[in-house]
Amino acid sequence: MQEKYHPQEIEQQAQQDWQERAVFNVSETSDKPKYYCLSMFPYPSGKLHMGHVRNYTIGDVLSRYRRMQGYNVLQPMGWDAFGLPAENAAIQRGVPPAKWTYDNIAYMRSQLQSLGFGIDWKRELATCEPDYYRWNQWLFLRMLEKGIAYQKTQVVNWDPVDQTVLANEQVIDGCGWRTGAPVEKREIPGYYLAITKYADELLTDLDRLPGWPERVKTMQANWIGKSYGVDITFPPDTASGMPQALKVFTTRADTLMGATYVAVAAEHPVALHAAHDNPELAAFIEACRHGATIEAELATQEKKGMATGLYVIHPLTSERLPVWVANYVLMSYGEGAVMAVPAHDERDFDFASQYALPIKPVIKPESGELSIPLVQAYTEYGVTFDSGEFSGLESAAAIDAIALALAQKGLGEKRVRYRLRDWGISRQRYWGCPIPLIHCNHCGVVPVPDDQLPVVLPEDVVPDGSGNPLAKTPSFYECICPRCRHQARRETDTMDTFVDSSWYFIRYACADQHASMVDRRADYWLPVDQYIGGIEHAILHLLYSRFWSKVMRDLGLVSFDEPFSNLLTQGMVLNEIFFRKTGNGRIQYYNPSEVDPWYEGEGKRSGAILRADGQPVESGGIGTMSKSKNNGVDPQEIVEHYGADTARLFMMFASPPTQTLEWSDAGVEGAFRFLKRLWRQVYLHVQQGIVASTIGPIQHHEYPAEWKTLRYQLHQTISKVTDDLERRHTFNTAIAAVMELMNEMAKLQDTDPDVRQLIQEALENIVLLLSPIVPHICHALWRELRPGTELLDQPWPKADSQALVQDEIELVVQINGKLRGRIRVAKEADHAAIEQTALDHEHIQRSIAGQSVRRVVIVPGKLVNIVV
RNA sequence: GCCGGGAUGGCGGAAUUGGUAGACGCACGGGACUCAAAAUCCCGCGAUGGUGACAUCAUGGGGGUUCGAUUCCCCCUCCCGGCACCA
Repeated sequence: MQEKYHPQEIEQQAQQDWQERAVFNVSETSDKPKYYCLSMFPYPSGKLHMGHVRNYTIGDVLSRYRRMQGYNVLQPMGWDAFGLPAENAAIQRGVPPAKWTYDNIAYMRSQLQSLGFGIDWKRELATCEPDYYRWNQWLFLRMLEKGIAYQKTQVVNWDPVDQTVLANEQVIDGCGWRTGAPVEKREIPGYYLAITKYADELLTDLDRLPGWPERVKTMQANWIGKSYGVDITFPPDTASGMPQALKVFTTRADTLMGATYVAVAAEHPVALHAAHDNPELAAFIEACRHGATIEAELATQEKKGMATGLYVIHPLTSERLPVWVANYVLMSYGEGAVMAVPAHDERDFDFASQYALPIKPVIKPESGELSIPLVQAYTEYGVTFDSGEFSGLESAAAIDAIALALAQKGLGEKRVRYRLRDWGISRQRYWGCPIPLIHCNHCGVVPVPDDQLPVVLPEDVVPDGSGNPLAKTPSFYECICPRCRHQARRETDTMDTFVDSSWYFIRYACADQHASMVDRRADYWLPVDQYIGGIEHAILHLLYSRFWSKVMRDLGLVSFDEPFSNLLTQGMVLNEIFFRKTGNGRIQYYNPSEVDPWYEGEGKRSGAILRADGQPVESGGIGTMSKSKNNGVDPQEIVEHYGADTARLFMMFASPPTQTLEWSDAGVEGAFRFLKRLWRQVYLHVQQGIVASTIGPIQHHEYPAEWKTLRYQLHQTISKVTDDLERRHTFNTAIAAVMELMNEMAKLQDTDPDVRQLIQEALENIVLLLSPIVPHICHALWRELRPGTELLDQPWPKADSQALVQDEIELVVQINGKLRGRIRVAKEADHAAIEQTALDHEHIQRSIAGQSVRRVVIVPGKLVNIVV
């Protein structure tokens, strides 16, 4: 055994050994229980970042742990390979997206391998491979047959100069990222998936996911947004020129008697009708067209509106109500129109105040009165007043009564609505999965027949940023109609990349199946037992995957209905930001690796200086690692300098997986130091000669007390680490427990054969306990401790219950809840004996002298509290 | 604005069911080894007072429940994340 720890050598050796034995390639024929551990697959952006390393280390720790526990563990990996960055790279460097993507995959695969993740590489897939995306196309056609996929028009960001559709992230301050031209909203046809048909199931099934974090479930429930309300029809006042009735949805039908106007979205047909002979209104609607498309931006904009001059009739009072166009009404929710009740809705209140519209209160608190005039909307439920025959009712009763009255007049009915909208999957982009449709002048839209799938995306195209390259590639779009055999045009839109990621985890089960999308192996491996990924995917990706699984279930392709049984959302990786303001007011960022801390006084950091010039830099606090702030750390450099084990150990030790992780070079050094210490302890032991460990029944009554204590601590640590890995997923405390044990063990310097047995037992167990986290060093150390055997064949250690038996236990003695001493008592001592021992304690005697003991609380096994 | 999560030493964090606040690591200080440095090892390390044994204070702020509160309840401040003007 070498005296020094050489990570590069042992890591290369370990990885080679694993590869030769192919231990991570798994099949469905095992008689062990299956365990599917999945990490979110990466986008092949170029190289791994620390977030990936954290994600995949968590997955690998759990996989290796379960493997040792006797499970048949699948840990696959693949590539979310379609997407906009590949096109951007192409535009900037003239490289075809396919080449850029495949080069990145090759490099990142080698990085993953150098980190020692136990992945079944036989199942690797990339979503840009025809063998994968043909099944996107195939399932899309099945959805089309079932009516789950359909066509309608959608609003997009349109760059008028490049004649191209822009993604939200390509819109900067309302202008196109390349051209700087103001972006317009434009309606173009696109394909949708009817996820709303599954809204109720997606909502109720959240209750069947106890292994998901509550906050993710809450976010999904809010996103689906089920609400109970009433659809109300406001008949037109034809005398005013109003062409049609207006239908609105409200959850607060109890406030109907307080409605003072009706507001419609700018895109609403009534608004467009009114704008015909009203240039001012037309201009306002046009202005809204250039407004925000992202709802978050819509949310913060100032409320604006304009009267249409049209009127509707209140369905119960027959009063005339004006119709306004307002920018706070969304065409995409409900009917694109709302009844406005300024007294009881904040938005309506703001709007009415601004345009001097009447405010009519009709709800008051159950006890007390409203102070009129209102200074803000009263939005609580309460009791109706000034509401004619509906006065004096509680809100719930008023909703029922008003709904009934409306129903009798044929002007309303109760209705359940969802906030969730159908999923638009059409993208006017090149680097994505082609939508398998053909447009024929004679037959209309014709699906590509199954035997002509896949519609292959040409891989040699270099986009230039204007328009969709596929629409400029005749060899792609020219085709023959499969029905009438006439010349036809292929659809050039591609699918949203969220389609690709909605089922990749099912394909891993049978990635070599060429005859069908999935086969029976999917039902062996799925659902995923543990899914690990970033919180940023809490809504879209996870919701789409749940939807897709349910569609596949309904098509008889799989038999599960929820794809992910347990979900772990890992926190982000942060690092400190350093900068200087340069002369012209610009900010120059410096990478933390170029900066040294500067101390004033003992251990208190007072600043930082740039190593290059010795001058101070400012700290911009802690933020996510990003290119723009120049505070990233390249995992590759860490692996090359310290080895993969150090990188893995630091990431698992610095904070629990669900919390944010602050990068620290000193912390990495500390992790490296620990591994060196571990190596040295094993080395020193092995130098004296290995011995049989004390595993099995031992005569621990004859041990000296300190040995017994160590063995007790060892087996306590085994229990704790097991619980931390399996139930709590707190790898940081698991590592801390092992460190503590090592610190204790280092104090035992004895050549007695018995204690050498004990040390052997401890070292073997420490190596086993740490092996999921730092597998390479443990692989090497195990061979030294047990020559001729392999760590990979060892089961997870079990605590010896005998070692955990203690004759005496320590109790804490408190006076009025404050720690005042410790006593040792026999394990089976009764309350009276414990109380007496505590009161006899010298220090306690002194502390309570002159005071009367009022009460003694004894918590068995823990403490004694004396109340004086 | 709404929803969710937080706030513990110089720093990251620990305290799992209401029971020893600060485990473990980092930083820092002191010492050993060394011609010297690095590496390594040992010791110390919340604040205040005290030579010391100890005592008092301390988990963002204020109140409450309890023998006992970082943990539970109420109010407030600040920070982070998400979002939906959702009718």
